[in-house]
Amino acid sequence: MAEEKKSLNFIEQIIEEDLKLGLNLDKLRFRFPPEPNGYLHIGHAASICLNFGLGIKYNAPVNLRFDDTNPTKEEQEYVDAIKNDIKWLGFEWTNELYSSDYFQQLYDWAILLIKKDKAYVDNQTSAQIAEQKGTPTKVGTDSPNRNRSIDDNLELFEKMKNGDLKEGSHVLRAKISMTANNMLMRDPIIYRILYEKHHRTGNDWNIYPMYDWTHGESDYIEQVSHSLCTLEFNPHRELYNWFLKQVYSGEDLKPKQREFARRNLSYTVMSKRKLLQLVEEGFVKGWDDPRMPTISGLRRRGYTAKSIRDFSNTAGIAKRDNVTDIALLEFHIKNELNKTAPRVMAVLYPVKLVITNYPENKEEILIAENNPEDENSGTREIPFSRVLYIEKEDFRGQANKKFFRLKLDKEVRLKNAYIIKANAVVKDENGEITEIHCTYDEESKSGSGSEASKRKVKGTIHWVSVKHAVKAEVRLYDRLFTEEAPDAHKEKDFKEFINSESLKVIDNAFIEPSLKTAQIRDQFQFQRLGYFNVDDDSKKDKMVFNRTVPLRDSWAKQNK
RNA sequence: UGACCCAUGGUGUAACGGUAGCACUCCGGUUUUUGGUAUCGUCAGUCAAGGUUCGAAUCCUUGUGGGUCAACCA
Repeated sequence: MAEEKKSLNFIEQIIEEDLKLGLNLDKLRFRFPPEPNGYLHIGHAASICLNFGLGIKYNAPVNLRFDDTNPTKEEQEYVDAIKNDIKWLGFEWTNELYSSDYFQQLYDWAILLIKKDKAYVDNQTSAQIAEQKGTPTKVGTDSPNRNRSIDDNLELFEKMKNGDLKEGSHVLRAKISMTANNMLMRDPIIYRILYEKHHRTGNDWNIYPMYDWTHGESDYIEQVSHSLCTLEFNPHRELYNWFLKQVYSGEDLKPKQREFARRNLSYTVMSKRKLLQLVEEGFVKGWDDPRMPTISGLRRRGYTAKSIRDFSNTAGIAKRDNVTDIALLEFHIKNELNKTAPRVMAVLYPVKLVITNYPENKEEILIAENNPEDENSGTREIPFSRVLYIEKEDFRGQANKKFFRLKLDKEVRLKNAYIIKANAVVKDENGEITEIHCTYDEESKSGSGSEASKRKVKGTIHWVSVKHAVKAEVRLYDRLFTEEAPDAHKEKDFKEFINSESLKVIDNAFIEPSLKTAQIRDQFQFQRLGYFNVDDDSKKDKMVFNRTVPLRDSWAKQNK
């Protein structure tokens, strides 16, 4: 009964340490803080799994807080999509909150800051302010407005708020130090004037708080114990703490910001800006294009919430930059679907197979297992007849003995049906094979228990009956980029590495008739081919399937 | 020529001063009415150099490499 000691990631270690140091377990509180300006992607999923996972582990509240302080970019559409994605991933937030809920409090605190002589109104141009900011290696210089009187600052800030001043003409800045090593500490902007309608507060405000001022204070208001964000916010921590210090009551909990490395995936990009470009410039069909690493794209592609959670959990949380092999994500979806997806037969690149010794008008119903990995999955019926489609690449006139599929004068089993032997081919004027003629062993029917049915033949291939098959469209997806880290090249634009063959559409595939009743999003294993689901575009009279992920193919590998 | 962060097999992560482990990938064997699954196995790692210590992936120093920071974005 050896107790398995699960290793903790560094965030959990920090929490355990805080607990040991006296933090009450019931003070633990987390939040997921998306900006509603785009769709969630697999990288966000890592953060969602982290935060909500901690909530579950410690039985602590986790808020969903929309960081909505920039009305020029944020929209209700994104709010809705984000909520939908989080729910779909299987998580529940304690409270649905918005930074904009705190605009009044943030404003009041800003006045407090001014009164403490820790903030001032600057009416220089943004170019001037940028100029004075210096560079990482050169200190900045003070604004001429830095020593404006408190009364004047109060009055000007009031005017900013009331809409008496022109957009972009004035900002409120924290008075910290223009010589700080950390550029963020060089009198950062706290408020700017923006005459823009906000998706929640409408036209109530003419000024909007900046991220740094908003985020930490929102954490404080919500009493978030551990505010987790990605590595690039590490330099912000100093400012986060500075702002907090200005409003901290001295009694309640002071939130703690910690940073972890965002999760990157090979052969794709993960920045919202770049994903937006792919959408807007038409490289993909939308945010939910099955090639996109967005939650909605993966969902449409056929990835399950569990597979994404499993991926996030096994990939882990750490502080170093990473490019995680997309094979790990693929492993988790295959691993799940192997146990849950019903097996069916579909032929993607059909060629006719005629069983010459099978009676012309005979039809029979064969029984097939739905899923050998799930004994409760039952069986289904498949019609069989004289003329079938098989996969083109499952036949070769001649081939060496490593080729286990159908070849002339050799035998192969038709999955769930009979053993056949190929005898001849019919070719068209171009030498293309149009028909393969074969004979079947009547005694070899699958599951019949006969001696012949137990014969071992090396190959088994899938098929559909021409007369009964249903024509369908099948979309085969490949990685969106040809480069492992498309945005890691400083000299080149990431779009130069777009894979021109990331989508292959087959519009005359044939599927077995049992699939007629399949609903949108239903998932299947097309035997020997891969996992597929029914796409949103699917119609009753024209079904559309997405290939989620192919099956491992050691034959293809061998042939490389 | 700054500050801060980071460095463990091909990839992602553990080991918290005491046997470098797990997963994915790759490669090979067995089983198989899916060249799938399952199962067994192989290959493969502490960035470098010093130092502290009985003992260093772990602590210290220096170096090297990578990342972040100069939006009225988050």
